[in-house]
Amino acid sequence: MQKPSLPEGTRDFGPEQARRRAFIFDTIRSVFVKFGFQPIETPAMENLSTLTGKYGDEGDQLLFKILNNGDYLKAADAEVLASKNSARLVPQIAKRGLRYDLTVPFARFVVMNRHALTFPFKRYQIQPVWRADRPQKGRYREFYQCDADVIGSDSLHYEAELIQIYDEAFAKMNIPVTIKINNRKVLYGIAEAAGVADRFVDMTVAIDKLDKVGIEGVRKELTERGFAAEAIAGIETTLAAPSWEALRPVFSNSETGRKGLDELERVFQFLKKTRLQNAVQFDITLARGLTYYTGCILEVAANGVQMGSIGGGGRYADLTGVFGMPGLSGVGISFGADRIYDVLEMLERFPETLADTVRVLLMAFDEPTHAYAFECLCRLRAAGIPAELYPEPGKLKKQFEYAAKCNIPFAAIIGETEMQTGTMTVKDQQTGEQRSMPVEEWIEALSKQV
RNA sequence: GAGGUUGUGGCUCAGCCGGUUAGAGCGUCGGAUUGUGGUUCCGAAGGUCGGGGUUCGAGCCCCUCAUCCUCCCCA
Repeated sequence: MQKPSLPEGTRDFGPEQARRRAFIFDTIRSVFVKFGFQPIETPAMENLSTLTGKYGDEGDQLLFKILNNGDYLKAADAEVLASKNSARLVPQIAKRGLRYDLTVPFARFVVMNRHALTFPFKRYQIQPVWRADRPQKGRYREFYQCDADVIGSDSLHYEAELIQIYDEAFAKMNIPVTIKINNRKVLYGIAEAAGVADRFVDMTVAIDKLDKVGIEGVRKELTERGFAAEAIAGIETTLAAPSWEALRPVFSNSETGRKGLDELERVFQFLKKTRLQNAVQFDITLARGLTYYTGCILEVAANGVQMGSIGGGGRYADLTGVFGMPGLSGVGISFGADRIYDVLEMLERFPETLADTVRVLLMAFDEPTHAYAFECLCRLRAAGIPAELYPEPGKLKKQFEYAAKCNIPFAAIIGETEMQTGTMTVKDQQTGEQRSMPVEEWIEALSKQV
């Protein structure tokens, strides 16, 4: 016999957890639907060629590869095999991989289905993704993303809409959050203003850590990455700007930077037309790892909780370009359902109403009454009352214990007398109250309570 | 990829400087006049301690594997 176990970074979900997760998914989905997004689903696995090169070198490392079927080593090049070079061997023995996020599969979907889609196309997708990351708190190897993206329009009102979605969904889930916004063009402007436009990516990686390591840490990191002292000084003064409006003069020589500011301004203009329940905050240090973002970038942090971001997204000018469909702009967001779960648990904000659903447990004494009880069971269910019949007739003690453990609020005793009179004796497990009535009347009484 | 933590009955854990038959709580099962629970009482079953090694002898030492956590990066 072997001891069962789970792969690192994966989890089972019991009934209570599964219900709570369903609550999260349902809440997010309802907001997506309200904002006009349509559901799609894509396969868990994609061709490796679809996935590789989309997430940077680190991302490629974190892809789960699926070994080819059959005698896959036979098909591999002997020389590559002998070289023991994994990077070279992988494409020869694995042609598929598990999806790393939902955005790239979505881009693939759009390209393949362009004939059937009407643009702008708004889709949502709630499915698991896999990353071969080292697991730790709030980080799993299998987790769900809940994505909403609009593709085929560069209107900034969608950015505002997506922020509204974040705001509304987290309000519904009772999690106070801060929605952070920045713009990749602003980051580029910083680099341009400091004369290090060619080192743009390195720079953003460094300043992304500002809130974590402080300005000293950023300075150190930039130095280590080989930035000149005057460039670092330039970056620092820009970061110190009190507001995004204050960046205008700094970006006098950066058209891209000014464009970024214009975009932010537009988004805030839209947002002024609505009332939000959470704060939207410009955060110049917000960078986000994914290389394909080109415009606004968003990230959501739960207030007062030690937890990485519980949502993120942004604008990508040309995501479908790599798949042969250039010029299609998209913007999207993602909810990290698993982290949201952890936050809700830490904050104890799950609704109490997510209880077990079975309302009545029927109990019988012997075969004849069990058969009659089954008939009653069917009638209850037909009336829409979630009911359950204890499988073995006999001792009530056992049956009552079962009802108590399963949190079933009503226990219906069905014996000789009940069978002959067409009644049920129902006990309210909470109050201990118990009385007999015809089955029909119980059905009526119990349906009202739901 | 680097560092740390933990690994004992179904679950949560205890186990002093290595030394005779490894403990507890919860849970499970049975019982306290067989049409009544969640309270109580009594009793029982169930581990050879992740795997391998060192040692006269190991749950406590070494190795290995797994887990979780931290860094990197990210949801």
